[in-house]
Amino acid sequence: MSSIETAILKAEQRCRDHGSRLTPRRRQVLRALIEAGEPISAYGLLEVCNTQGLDAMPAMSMYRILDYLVDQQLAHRLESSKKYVACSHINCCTEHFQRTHFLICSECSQVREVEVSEALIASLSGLAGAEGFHLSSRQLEFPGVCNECH
Amino acid sequence: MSSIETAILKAEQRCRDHGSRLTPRRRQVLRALIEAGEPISAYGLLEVCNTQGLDAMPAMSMYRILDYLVDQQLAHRLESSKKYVACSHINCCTEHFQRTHFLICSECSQVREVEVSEALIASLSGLAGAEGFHLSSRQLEFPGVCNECH
DNA sequence: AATCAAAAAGATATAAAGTATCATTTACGT
DNA sequence: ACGTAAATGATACTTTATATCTTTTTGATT
Repeated sequence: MSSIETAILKAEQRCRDHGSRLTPRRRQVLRALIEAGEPISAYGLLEVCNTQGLDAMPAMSMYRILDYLVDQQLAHRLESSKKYVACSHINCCTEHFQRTHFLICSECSQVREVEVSEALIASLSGLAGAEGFHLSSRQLEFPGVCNECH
Repeated sequence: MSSIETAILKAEQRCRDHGSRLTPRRRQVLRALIEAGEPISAYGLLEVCNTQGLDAMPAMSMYRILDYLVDQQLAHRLESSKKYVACSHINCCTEHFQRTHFLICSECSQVREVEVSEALIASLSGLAGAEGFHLSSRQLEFPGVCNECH
């Protein structure tokens, strides 16, 4: 089975586990997002979906569905570019990490979803603490340049 | 002299040093930004400025001026909230740090501009390197909660 | 001082991203 | 089959941002 089909099945399972459903519309959006293979805007995704035979979807629905997918951690929203990516762990984990961090290539927009060590998080928390803050960030985005583009 | 006047003078100096000028419009915007004392959107700032006697300014000018102030590091743009803040170091340094990082309280929107240690940056760079990326981020934003709100 | 080029600001229109609100349809338990 | 809640559709609008062209201001040079 293609990895995309596996991902969809896993996603369905995760939704069920959370007491909700991966409806046809949500599936359509998730599939399009995975197929995009790179960050894509809500309206970009809308364009893709609306040339796929099914009835055209209003922007509102796209945003709702993206919110849902992000809630389920099947997708992530990149703050810095206002775009969305499929979670790169749909296939490999039942549950997502608590924290999600991204390295984003400013040349080719390639994105790598990475885990950040506890030690590093502790350093950041320490820094914040010294300034009178409690860190709550569960998603950090680091702009950079990937090796291929460097 | 009030600290705001000092800041304006320092800002003028910095602009001159960079071969440009803190024009009346730019000064008006910078002053309003400092007086705001918290992150404020471009249109919010426009509203403030446009109730100050001078001719009303079009949105385009506001964005141009904010771009200029950010270039001069007299102001910063917070990606996560699409708002702008006056640089908290206008008064204390001739030149700005290379890196700018923010702790942002998600309760009261208070913002603290902080320095991040070289060691911590090195850890992050190491992490990125292991994933085939060269970090280029000169501005990171950490959501959190400040002590007062906690 | 008059002239000219470059920088800054103004004016206008429009794009892009996101949300509020209400109506309709679908899914699912009883 | 019926009723309720979840999901989707439709419509309008707000907020954020940019493209483009014109006019004004500034400063340098004659």
